[in-house]
Amino acid sequence: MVKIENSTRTILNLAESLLQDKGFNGFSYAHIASELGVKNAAIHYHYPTKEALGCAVVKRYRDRFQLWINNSRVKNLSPKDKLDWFFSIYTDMRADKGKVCLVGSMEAEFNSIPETLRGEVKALHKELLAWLQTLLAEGRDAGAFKFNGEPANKAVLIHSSLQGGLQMARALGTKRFQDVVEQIKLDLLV
Amino acid sequence: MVKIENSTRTILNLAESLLQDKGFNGFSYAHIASELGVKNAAIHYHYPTKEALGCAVVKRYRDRFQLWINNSRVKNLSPKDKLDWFFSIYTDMRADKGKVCLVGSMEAEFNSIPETLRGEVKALHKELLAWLQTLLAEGRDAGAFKFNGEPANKAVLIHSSLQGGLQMARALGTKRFQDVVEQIKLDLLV
DNA sequence: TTGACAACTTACTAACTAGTAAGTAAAATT
DNA sequence: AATTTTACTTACTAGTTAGTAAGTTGTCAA
Repeated sequence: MVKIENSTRTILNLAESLLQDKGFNGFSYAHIASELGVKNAAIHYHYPTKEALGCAVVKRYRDRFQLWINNSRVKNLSPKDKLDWFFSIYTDMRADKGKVCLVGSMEAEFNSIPETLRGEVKALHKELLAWLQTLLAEGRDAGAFKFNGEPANKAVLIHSSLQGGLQMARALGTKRFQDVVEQIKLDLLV
Repeated sequence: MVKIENSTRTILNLAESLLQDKGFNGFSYAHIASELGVKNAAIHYHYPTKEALGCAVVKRYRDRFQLWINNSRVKNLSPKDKLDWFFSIYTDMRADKGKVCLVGSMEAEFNSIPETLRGEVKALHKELLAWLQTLLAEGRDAGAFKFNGEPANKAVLIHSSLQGGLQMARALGTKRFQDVVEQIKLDLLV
């Protein structure tokens, strides 16, 4: 029964964590409520439906990513360091108790989640790929990266391998995810 | 109310399809029963628990894969054709209505599925990687593939990208999955 | 001091969940 | 022909799910 400063943020934090941990169909309002020491209805007061809650989580993630990539600390990095920064997002999910990419979690259940949530996931995935594609194109032009073919195709390959790699890490251990990251670098860096 | 020849096989087919479509937490005994025109309890007769049903689906998948790779039609293929055969497994899942890799589906929900099922998924994933790793090593020795580093690491990269790529295809379309496959080839073939 | 509003709780519903126990009818075995 | 087994059905339980309606309490502004 702790008094919570900003309830909606706390709810979103927990919902995001549960989404990455158990998937959209694997968590309930009761999980969030009991963890916060409140009743189910309190969660419904802030987010009337599970669909709305899921959308809010993904929307916040999208906003956060836009803030990050527009921050000068990231913007001024070299292509190689930008790539390492991007990898660190995924590595940190693993370090902190086996979490998985939000996009991957919800695309795996894509055909059993609400329509509007699918839209949010789609938008987030496009934004991640757009940034990665630009990085790859600029990095190759700058002589930091080497690869054949279109930056767009190299981008979907790298993102898919990170997404799948996080899932693999759950079954086969974090070391295997690090192997994926190392191999991506081995294939990309000059 | 059609008389079904081999009920357990039909149940496994449907369960596999639902697993790949909606995830373990996204389907129920009622879905299977109504689709087959029988009652819930009929499914429980064949597979007493959902855990047992899930394990049976993965076990069958594992057996099928072993049969495939030990079949001389696959065994006698060139490294490049073996790779294309492996890709075709994943491509066919997409062609047939947006399915996703069994491994990916269940690893995304890994922390909300039963313990024994996690074991089956782990075993299947290891078997897929072992075969792919051997293919990569042999292909490089034969001069058909080129890549830096360990075959084991290239194997986890490729499998992760296929797994993530199938999920991406749900949100962003099949064309993007084909792009992943093309990029893998571009990075691998001599 | 009053009144509005935010942030809840209590108490509920209808639907769905996996799972069970007991009964039945037809087919296979003896 | 009698018995057993297979493959169910009917009928149920206990628990969980998202979601709602109405009441309560504390804070803050007029």
